[in-house]
Amino acid sequence: MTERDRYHHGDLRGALVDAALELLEAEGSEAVTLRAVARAVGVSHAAPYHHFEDKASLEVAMTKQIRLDLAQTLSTVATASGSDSPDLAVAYVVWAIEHPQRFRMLNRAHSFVDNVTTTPAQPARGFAFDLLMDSMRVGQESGYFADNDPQDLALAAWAAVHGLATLLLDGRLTDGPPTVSEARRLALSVTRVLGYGLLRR
Amino acid sequence: MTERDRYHHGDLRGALVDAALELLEAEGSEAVTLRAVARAVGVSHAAPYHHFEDKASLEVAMTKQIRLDLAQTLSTVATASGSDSPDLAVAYVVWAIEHPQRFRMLNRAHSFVDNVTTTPAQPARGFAFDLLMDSMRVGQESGYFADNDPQDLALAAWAAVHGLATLLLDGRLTDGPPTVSEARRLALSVTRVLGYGLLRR
DNA sequence: CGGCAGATCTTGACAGTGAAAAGATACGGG
DNA sequence: CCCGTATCTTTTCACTGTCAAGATCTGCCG
Repeated sequence: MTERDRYHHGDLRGALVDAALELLEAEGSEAVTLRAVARAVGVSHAAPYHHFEDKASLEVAMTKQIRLDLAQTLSTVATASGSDSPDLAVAYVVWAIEHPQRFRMLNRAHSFVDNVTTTPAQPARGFAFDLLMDSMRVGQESGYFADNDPQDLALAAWAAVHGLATLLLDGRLTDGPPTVSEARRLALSVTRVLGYGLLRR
Repeated sequence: MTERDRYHHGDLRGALVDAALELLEAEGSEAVTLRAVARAVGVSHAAPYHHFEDKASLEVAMTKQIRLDLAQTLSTVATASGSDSPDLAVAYVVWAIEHPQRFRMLNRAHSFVDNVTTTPAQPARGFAFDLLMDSMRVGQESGYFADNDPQDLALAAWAAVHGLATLLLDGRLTDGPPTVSEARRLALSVTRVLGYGLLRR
């Protein structure tokens, strides 16, 4: 709670999460080992166990932080661009390309989700889906979008964009590692097809 | 090469890959450890190193086998249904739900792809994309599909379907583990939206 | 101001993992 | 028949997640 790093105490837990995220970005998910994280913070290898029950528990904390970052990026884009523009879709794909490890971590969430118990009432679709559905509703009221169930529209859009991002990150669309400009181009192509539809009109 | 399991020799490598795949299906990817696989085959823990350079090398072999299985499933569906039907898309999603571990393995391929060097000329899009593009071309000639670049159409379709499958498997669309019928329903919904397009006509 | 209870951190240990090195064994070609 | 070589085993090492027990510091109550 205190602001400055206190000497012996300080805000471990927070420091651990930060170090873990840096390690992830710098050396990939394999390098994110409990001991390496502890080492990076300068603390003994068992210290993390007083703040996280598990390694999985640390990963859950990392995931929450990442989800927050993505949500913030997307929400600024969403408020700054019209609901009929492909900006949101492009921003999603570009963010994935620019933060590959973070994005992958989000998608591996299922593997350490014994504790995560999201409110059982509604599924954990997360922020992206909500933004999309709002966008769809607004677009419908403005006469842009077809008047299907906005949930169906949002799901199709999210699936397409999310699929494109994962395919790019898995290197299944490009020879080398995907670049941001390629990602932008493909995202625009996909959103165009998605907008007008596959079928001849 | 010999057919029957020979006593001392026999077709290890093949047996290791099979055992690894069974372990994967039965206990998840965490359980697929080199030693556990060796144990399952009844051989010492270092024996695999005479057939696979690495653990990653074993995983590459597993991936190839899985890719083959999926390709076979999809190709039978492709030949049995018209190019304008959503069968291929549904089959892709349903296969993913029915073989979650295998499907995830396919998508983790990037993590053990130092050796995989697909022919550098064309990206490793794999079989699904080729099937889709053929389907698109045929559909165009029959007057079903819009006459964009079929590659753009196929990419959008693949991205949507692949995205839906991964979202389902990550539990981001349903409360519990996704069922086949849910998967089928959502796949049909997504393909319908994809067909007619998001925008009002 | 003194000391104590509890949170926080360290030390040391254990089983399991991937990997390498070196020794044993059996197969097949000369 | 016999030996080279591929195949398999044994042993060993560094590293991992996890736990138990000890050490140290903090804040609080008197």
